[in-house]
Amino acid sequence: MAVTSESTRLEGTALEAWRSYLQSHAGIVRELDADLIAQHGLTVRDYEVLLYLAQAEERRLPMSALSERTMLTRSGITRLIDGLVGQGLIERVSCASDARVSYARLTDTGYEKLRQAGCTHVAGIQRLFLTHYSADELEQLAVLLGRLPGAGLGAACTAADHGCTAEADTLAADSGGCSVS
Amino acid sequence: MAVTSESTRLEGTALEAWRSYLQSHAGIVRELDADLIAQHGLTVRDYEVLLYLAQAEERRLPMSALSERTMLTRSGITRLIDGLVGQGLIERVSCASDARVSYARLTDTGYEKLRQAGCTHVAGIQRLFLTHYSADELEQLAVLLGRLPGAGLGAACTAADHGCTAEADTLAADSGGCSVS
DNA sequence: TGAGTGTAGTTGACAGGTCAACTGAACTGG
DNA sequence: CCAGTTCAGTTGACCTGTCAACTACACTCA
Repeated sequence: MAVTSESTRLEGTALEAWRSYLQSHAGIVRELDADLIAQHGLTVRDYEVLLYLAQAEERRLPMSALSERTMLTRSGITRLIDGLVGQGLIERVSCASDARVSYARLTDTGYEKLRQAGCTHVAGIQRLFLTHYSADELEQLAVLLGRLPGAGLGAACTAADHGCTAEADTLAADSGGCSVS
Repeated sequence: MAVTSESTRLEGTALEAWRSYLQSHAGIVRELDADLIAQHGLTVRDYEVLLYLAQAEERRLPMSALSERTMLTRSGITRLIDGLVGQGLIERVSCASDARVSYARLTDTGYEKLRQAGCTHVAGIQRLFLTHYSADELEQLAVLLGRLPGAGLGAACTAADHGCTAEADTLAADSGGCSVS
């Protein structure tokens, strides 16, 4: 018989909740990523970065801002942006008022790419996450998950920001023709 | 004004739920990993593998079984096991009845390591996840998250399996002395 | 004004994982 | 019984991200 302490023992429902939390996340993120790569050659992180830029003033953000939002290190962001610059989706712009900062700015190509990829990505989130719940249940989930550490930061959200701003509205995917006004 | 389609638009509560889901996961996993590395030199994946082995018959599993459970590729598992073998926590054992399979078997050192790390890990899950909820709420979460694709597989669970089997009971952390009967 | 400190970004070395190609062993049907 | 196929595992090439060290600039205060 094992010695157990009430305070640190995982059992029953707590176990279920935690397992489902971890497992579902692994599965869903993996599939979203696979879809996006297959159809648009973008990773979810790439997408996320393009989206942040699209929502930003003048479609540009300093590297450090991107690093905070994505929860990547500054060097991680440098390399990710290198890749997107290579694809022509982003360009680097230096800052007039502070020579230390360098902006990543979304190009027109990048914006177009984002719009196309948005269709895929939003549809994926619908299919893998949202369709499993009623409006009430989504409300419950939002409340419960919102209590966890890290939730509610400006970070680590992927397609989630669709609809956050007027700018983003133009990106909310119309899965049909993906038309934007 | 943007053109939007009802079926693929993310908004309001759905947005909140999805964001919290993603963000909280990133934050929690990152912190659990940091704790485990700092205190025991193990990643969460390492821990997970040791745990699967501890729960298995004769404390050993074929590589392919580990690869399924962890959601790593077979080559990923080969390399992860290489590392744990190097630390003396696991040893490779060939299979008598099928020369293709090679078992990973937990050593006594590995078992001891797992017991120690379990204290840290379970305490972390308590602190970062469980304490934010009542029993009822955990039940709700288990039900809701259990519906998502991937939940309920035998995969991607980390400390979660504490308590799944009699074997695992001996690993359920007593955060005090970590004593085991 | 200029020394010291803090901040933004990049770079080299490396860790951890994937994919594709391979080896060797085990089933299967003429 | 042996040719073809499938399966388990490893390996090489590569990708993505981290950490630590570094550059270059900006702020502060005597």
